[in-house]
Amino acid sequence: MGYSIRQVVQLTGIPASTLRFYEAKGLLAPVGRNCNGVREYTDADLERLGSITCLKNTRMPIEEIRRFMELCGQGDGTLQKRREMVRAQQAALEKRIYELQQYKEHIDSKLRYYDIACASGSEAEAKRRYCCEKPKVKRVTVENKSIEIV
Amino acid sequence: MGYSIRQVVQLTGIPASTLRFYEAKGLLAPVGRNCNGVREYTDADLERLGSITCLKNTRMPIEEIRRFMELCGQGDGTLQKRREMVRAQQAALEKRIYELQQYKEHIDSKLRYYDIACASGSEAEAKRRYCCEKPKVKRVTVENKSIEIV
DNA sequence: ATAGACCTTAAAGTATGGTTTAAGTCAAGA
DNA sequence: TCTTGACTTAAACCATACTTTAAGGTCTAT
Repeated sequence: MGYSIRQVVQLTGIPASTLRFYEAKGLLAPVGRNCNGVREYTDADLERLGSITCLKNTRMPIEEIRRFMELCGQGDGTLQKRREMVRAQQAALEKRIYELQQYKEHIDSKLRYYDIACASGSEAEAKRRYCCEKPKVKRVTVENKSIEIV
Repeated sequence: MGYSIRQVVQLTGIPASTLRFYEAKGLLAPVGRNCNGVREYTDADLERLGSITCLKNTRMPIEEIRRFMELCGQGDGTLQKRREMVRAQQAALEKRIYELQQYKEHIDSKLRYYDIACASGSEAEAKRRYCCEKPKVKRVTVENKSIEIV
């Protein structure tokens, strides 16, 4: 008999409005309806939702998820393409994690600055002892473009 | 004489439209104008922009950056509050990095799945040998709320 | 048979973080 | 003097990812 939208909400934690939205946007292939037009999700639909959630968690835009899921519906002929997309997504995620780690160093340094400022009671004093706002990258202008020198 | 908006764009890489937007939103205190109403940024403004960029990079919402910068303008009396905000932001960023690392494991596993699928030429075969879509967290309903059991 | 719960759709609304446009001011160079 | 380029403002617009609303259909219990 399949799962009602209520059950899928319970199972996945995804709001009903979002489930309908994903279907409307083509992320999820059209879900079967019973004689009253009510959705009945299958196990395959739940599996697809798992894929969507995974890709969404790794910050893949909805339109790209849609393309991926479309390929999924086209059978084994699209396996190479799908692997390439997953590989690209993995790389993008690694890049993002690395970026955030760099930014974390900056905010760590900002916190040390505020530790000193709070301890001495004066920001001016902290500035003398610890300038955390010095830019980490330099910018120069080459051929009318501003580029970063890391 | 201060820096023109052009120069600040060159120095920071932030588009002029965004600089104006930040000022309008109160992230940046009102920038001085010359007799013709043209912006003249000071070194202090550049420093503030450094802070804004740092907080923005760590995913602090604009409204919260505004509050932080407002505290910055109120002198040493707000140092403790500001330190608390930076500490909270640091914690939020750590949490986000950890989340992304978890998601990365999921996508790594998805890639291994596609490696097998591509090698065998069949997704059905990969599914038999490697089901990467099994949910990593279970959900149960407690008091009408769906919660995760990690 | 009527209320209430739960489902449907399409369309409009929301939040975030900007960007673009329109209309105008001003200074400098041809 | 006129044009060009850089600046100003306010307001409109955009993209992303949903959420909410309005209007209506259907099942179930009283």
